[in-house]
Amino acid sequence: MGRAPCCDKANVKRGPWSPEEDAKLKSYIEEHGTGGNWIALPHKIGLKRCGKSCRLRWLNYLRPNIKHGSFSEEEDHIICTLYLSIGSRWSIIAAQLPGRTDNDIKNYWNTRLKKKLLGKQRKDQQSSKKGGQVKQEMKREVFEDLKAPSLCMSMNLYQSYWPSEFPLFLTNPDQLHQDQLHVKNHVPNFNQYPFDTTSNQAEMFNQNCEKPISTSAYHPQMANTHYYPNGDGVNLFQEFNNYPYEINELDYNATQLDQFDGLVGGLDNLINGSNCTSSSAESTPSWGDSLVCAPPQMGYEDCRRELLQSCHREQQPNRFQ
DNA sequence: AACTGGGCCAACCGCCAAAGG
DNA sequence: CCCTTTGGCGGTTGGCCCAGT
Repeated sequence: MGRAPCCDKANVKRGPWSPEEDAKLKSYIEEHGTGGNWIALPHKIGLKRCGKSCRLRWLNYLRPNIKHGSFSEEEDHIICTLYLSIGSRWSIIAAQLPGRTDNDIKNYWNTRLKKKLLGKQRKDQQSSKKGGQVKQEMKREVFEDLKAPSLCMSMNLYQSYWPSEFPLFLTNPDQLHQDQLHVKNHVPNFNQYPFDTTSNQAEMFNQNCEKPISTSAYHPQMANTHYYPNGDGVNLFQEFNNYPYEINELDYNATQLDQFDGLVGGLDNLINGSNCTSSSAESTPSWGDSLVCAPPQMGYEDCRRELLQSCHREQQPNRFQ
């Protein structure tokens, strides 16, 4: 037996909201609040709507300070940057854009921004030369393009989540348990930090490194993000250093769009990125080709060294210096 | 004028985790 | 500890609008 529906679907109105319904809901919430129970709310005010529908209507349309209308270039940058960093975590992205709802951002991304971004990449690709050297050039260009100001914003976001006293480099797995205890014991509101060591990325990391990484800490709200507690973290800067290679190879093509969506895979790219090649013999892949990644060659120490070198190589914000 | 296809977006669906009994 | 209810989220859908034919 499946779970009971949240409301009696035969007796609730569906579809677009009327101005009268909007007015009822808005005035009630403004006066009384939601009362902590969305399911009961429509009955209180005589609306034949599902509580979930009321909640959605309020959050996405009626609540104060909602921004409607076109997105600015700055907002575009933030969305692109965060999407590449954390994927389709629309609520988190929305939290960085005051007045925008997750639904708005999701719609905007799916209908316009994705095409806009991929269109840009396509243009870049067409105007570029061939050869592996060119890939690096393209990678650098996109990286530079994203770096300012959007990447700085990402770093700010990242830093806002992460306690400054803890380094973001990989730590020796042998010490992880102690590190975790240390972090948990000393960081106020530890559970609010966005990391997830039970994600696929963590599993992949474990497979690709010689020693397993502890997966005890978990924050459900941030599942599948690329942050790890106790120092086994991957900074956004590092991830960007690995993404643009694939970004430049995207085009208007359903398969490629899917691949683009898969770009947020993170750690596998972190470890395998430099080993990825096109399946075709030419150095410039075409759209029939699949990307083939060589088996991971790096062990734990290699991973760590690579991260440390990369972090020091790049001009990173103060906390990494 | 009628039809059609695509873009856009509000709303719905279903899943998951937290909360509470 | 289990079960139910609720909130929250991301994915998907359906319908409106408009440009093109």
